[in-house]
Amino acid sequence: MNPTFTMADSSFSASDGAVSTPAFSPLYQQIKGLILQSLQSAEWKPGESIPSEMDLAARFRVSQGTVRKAIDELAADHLLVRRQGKGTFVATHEERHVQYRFLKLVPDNGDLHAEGPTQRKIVDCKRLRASAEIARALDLRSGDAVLQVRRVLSFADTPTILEDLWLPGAPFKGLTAERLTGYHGPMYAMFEKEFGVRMVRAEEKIRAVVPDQAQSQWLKVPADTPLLSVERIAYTYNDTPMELRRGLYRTERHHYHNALN
Amino acid sequence: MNPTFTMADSSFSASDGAVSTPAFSPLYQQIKGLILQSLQSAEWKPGESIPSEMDLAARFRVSQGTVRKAIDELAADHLLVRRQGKGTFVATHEERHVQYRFLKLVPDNGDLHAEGPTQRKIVDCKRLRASAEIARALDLRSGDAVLQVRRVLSFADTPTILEDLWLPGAPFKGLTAERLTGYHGPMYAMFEKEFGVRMVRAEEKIRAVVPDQAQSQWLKVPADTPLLSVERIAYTYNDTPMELRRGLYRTERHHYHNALN
DNA sequence: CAGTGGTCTAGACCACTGG
DNA sequence: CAGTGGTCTAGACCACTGC
Repeated sequence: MNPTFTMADSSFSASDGAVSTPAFSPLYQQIKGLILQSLQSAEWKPGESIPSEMDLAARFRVSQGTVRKAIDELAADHLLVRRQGKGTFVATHEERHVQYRFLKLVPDNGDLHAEGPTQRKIVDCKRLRASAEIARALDLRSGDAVLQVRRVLSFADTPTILEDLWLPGAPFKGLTAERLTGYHGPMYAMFEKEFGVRMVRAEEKIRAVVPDQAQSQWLKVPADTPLLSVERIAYTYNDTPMELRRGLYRTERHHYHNALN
Repeated sequence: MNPTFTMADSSFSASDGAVSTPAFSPLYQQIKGLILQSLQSAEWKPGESIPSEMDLAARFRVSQGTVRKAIDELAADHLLVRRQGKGTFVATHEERHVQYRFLKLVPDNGDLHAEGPTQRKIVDCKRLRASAEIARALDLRSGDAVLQVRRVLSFADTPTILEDLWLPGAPFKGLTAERLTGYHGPMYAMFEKEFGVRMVRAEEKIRAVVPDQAQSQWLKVPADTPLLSVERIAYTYNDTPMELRRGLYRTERHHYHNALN
């Protein structure tokens, strides 16, 4: 509709401090930003369909192709899911297929969950004040309220993963061990449903360690068993850190699988 | 030019055994396959530019947009690199920016290689016959000739990575410890230049282990130090496995970094 | 300046889904 | 069948590179 543009339309330019480059921003990037805003403001919720490409094109006064390219990128980031003939949907951690997207520990032989259902046991869940370290990771101030959860995951009746995780207190107000235990399905799916917090991406730092006494007891392994230490920070929209997670993985019969592209 | 198509043009359909689905294949996928063939046959070599989109469109008798979409996907797979104003180039492991694409071990604090250059030492390089295990991994028959290399990587004068790797004998005929030692730069860059073998993707299985005596000596760590075991299979074009690599990583001052999307 | 990739449009038609 | 996403085309123009 309006092919006369040279720079970002300015109407919706992200506020970036530097004034260095003229920062030409293509239209579809701006559209992408607008859709992102609608996702953040929960105009469309996880699992729901967003308006059709034609509708969005009309709404933003651009061609279908431009909307298409914006959606393409969001789908590549797993924020949206396209379903031919049906529509485009807000991605969710509930779908069977993408359920354990962030869990990369798999059995050495056999399928994803041929070992039967994974058993989750919440061991602890308490509110406390953020240490400097936790605060830094979650972009809080030390002393702010945080939730600390400890749980054990077992595969085929063998305790395999011991996880400690910390969540910012404010967005997760009302989270208790009971609610965690009561919910059946991935934890991130519950976060979406119950707290409107959708984890979008994460970063992990992996090391080889030896457990302390408490840890070895939870996992029922000798104290000198080498374990994988997996420290994760998970982010919502806007690159806001929303979870710090420290996992200890037993790797006698499982391994962390990673595809390099 | 020829908008009358319903299925794969059959002229270049990949041979897949199953006859299950009608397998509609869009034009740009077929173009992608053709470009892939040219890459495999080394019509265009790593670092070189491929013909312009317009040229390719004329060659394949399709529109520029269709070629564009094919190239887009190949670029997303890191097989091609687009450079605005210059052309599209065959990706290479030589470029500074993408140099250690497959090495995910990074220092706990600090930049990628703020530790100074990584020191590589080839410890061993010999020909031998593939065990059943190696043969399976490399898609060979047990008894086939393979090359076995052992090397140590040091950062800041600290031995940090001990790697054993196995290569199929045929494509790497003439590879010796001297040639490995003499080449300065990433090993995969040498494989491209000297043997025409380009590693395209890889899969890694990661575990926590404790070293045996020889390993602990090479890495100069106590025998009870937990280490990351990283087993990698690297593939060329066509998903052909071309390398099996077993690495032991020290993680006292480094960690394996992984981004989850 | 010409040549390259990058963006945007408008329109036609195909494949898939569900009523 | 209508509505959705998916493919393909043709043409215009923009941004970047190097001569």
